[in-house]
Amino acid sequence: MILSLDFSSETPIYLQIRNQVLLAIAGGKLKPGEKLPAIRTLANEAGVNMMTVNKAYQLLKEEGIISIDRRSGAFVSLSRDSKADVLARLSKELELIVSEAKVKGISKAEMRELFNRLLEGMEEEK
Amino acid sequence: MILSLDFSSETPIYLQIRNQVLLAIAGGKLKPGEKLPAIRTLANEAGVNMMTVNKAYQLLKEEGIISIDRRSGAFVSLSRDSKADVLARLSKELELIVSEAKVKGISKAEMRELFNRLLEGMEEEK
DNA sequence: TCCCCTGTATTATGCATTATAATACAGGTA
DNA sequence: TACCTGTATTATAATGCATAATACAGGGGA
Repeated sequence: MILSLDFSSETPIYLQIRNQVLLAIAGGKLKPGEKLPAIRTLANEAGVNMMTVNKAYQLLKEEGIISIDRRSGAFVSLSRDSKADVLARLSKELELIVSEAKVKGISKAEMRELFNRLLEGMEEEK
Repeated sequence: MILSLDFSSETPIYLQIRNQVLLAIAGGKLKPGEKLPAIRTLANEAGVNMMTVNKAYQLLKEEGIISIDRRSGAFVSLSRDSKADVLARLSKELELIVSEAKVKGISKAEMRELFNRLLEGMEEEK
């Protein structure tokens, strides 16, 4: 697992880690059931504190994206919650992005193109 | 201007204010050139500190969404920056949302439908 | 002129979050 | 036994968020 962290970013380190794990899973680089690095290992590789990685893992666990076995470590384990809840949450985030796009003069066509391009990175669940 | 703030939200108050102003503009409730409430007025109405509203206005100003006249106050003033920069920024935010959708089992069709519904709230710029 | 309206600035306080360091512990595995 | 997991604790430090109480600069209107 290779992390690229920006220590001068306004995004907290633990969130950057969480985001990159999420992207790796969505991109198919990490598959369900696959093991994540041990928190000490990842912390050493990334040059951050053990507890910072731990915080990222705890967040992913709360989000139902990984499970943690106290003996063997963390692994990808997707629990799907209520579709309505997920859609409601994503809708609020999307609404802000769409609003930013509008006030910045991005057209509907441009937004649709961008969105479709990103969607294509989503292989359907089988 | 009516604000609905959630003081127990993890989203900072100044950000909630910024978001609601943005949504009001994108939704056509606040038009370019239109005056925003004075920071003291809005602070009193919302029951928050003057400097919290000021922080939200400063952020909106940095983002090129409003202008502030030290004499007469703040008003909507959209400066459009480089389209490439805006798209790059929005793309990163969208990427995370799309990833979350995927791992949570939302289909492409469902995402497209949600996105299109939100896009319809965008009247084209004339 | 005087008062009121703007945004802005300053100083102090309090609390939560983020991140680190250095250990220590529980418990399964080889 | 030695080593690997995650977890917990305590301390420290920097930063972010929010409030309070003033104070200031400066334009506008009565």
